[in-house]
Amino acid sequence: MKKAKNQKAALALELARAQNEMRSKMRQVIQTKISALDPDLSFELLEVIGLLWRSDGINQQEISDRLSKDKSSVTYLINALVKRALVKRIEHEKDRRHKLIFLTDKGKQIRKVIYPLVLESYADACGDIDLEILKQNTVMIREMTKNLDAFGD
Amino acid sequence: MKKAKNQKAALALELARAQNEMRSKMRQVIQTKISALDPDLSFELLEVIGLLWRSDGINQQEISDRLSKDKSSVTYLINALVKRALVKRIEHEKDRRHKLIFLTDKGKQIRKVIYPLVLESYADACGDIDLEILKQNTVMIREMTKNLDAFGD
DNA sequence: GAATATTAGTTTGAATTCAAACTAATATTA
DNA sequence: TAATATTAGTTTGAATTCAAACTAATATTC
Repeated sequence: MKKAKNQKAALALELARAQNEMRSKMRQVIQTKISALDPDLSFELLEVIGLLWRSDGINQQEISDRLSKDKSSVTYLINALVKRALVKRIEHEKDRRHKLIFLTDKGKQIRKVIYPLVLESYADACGDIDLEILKQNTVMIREMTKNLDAFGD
Repeated sequence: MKKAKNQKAALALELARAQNEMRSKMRQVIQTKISALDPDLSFELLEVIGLLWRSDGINQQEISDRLSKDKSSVTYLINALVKRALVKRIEHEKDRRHKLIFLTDKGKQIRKVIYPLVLESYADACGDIDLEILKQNTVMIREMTKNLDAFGD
């Protein structure tokens, strides 16, 4: 019993390393592409922008949750985006604790140029991998995260 | 054709987010466990130590490659480990460019206490996920990384 | 063998992450 | 309603990451 469990855990450790490798490579590829277009736009800033393209007007806490970034990191990144005039911070009318983050026109417009590059990079990574395998894998990763919640917290 | 490709890419983007989430949670769980034992040992330092447990005496470049960390990050982390007397830096006799990194006795000994905790965390994450699925996914991630090499560089 | 290129590691400064303590606003409870 | 707890966001300082320029050592080429 114990042996099998440890074998699986050791394999999961390798999976984690493989994920790090993929993330590192992916970051590098995307960063290179966008730097050519806009030298002032980092991969991390793009992560936030990319989320807002899908969900404009959410608050910082939700950005923090959905990008798995510490909320102080989000404060830092939003400040940087505000400085670049890519987003605006707007207090929630009813609950003034919430700061809603909205894309500016500029923030919306760069989507046309940037998003295709990001998508292209991920398409390259996918190669001819089967769509179902990809889905299955995503489900598995999410399940592993959920399993940790059951213990960790 | 284009549609299908984009659909897969978008899914890969979700996979990447799921991986971030898992890494973040994993980091948090493991950091909490080891902080209780040794408040002076970070997750990142442990990543290096953990590699050395398997491959003692490799040089910094190899550590950099295998952990997907920038070599300047490795310099920083090794310095921190040397300060804590967990590893030693030894110049390669034949090629003095290489600095070989060796665990000290202390570095070896903490394995008994720490490694089980790490393994346990990954075992928790695995839950009752099928071993074959786990293997298959690791292979897939590595393939995605390799696909990027074909383009990115 | 000298000139050149490549490789491993360091240094530097800026960017990002992290945890902990903090402030302000709202929700809950007595 | 007053006291307390919870929530969202900020601030702080330290840790880590990153890219670029740099040094030293070795390999390659002429």
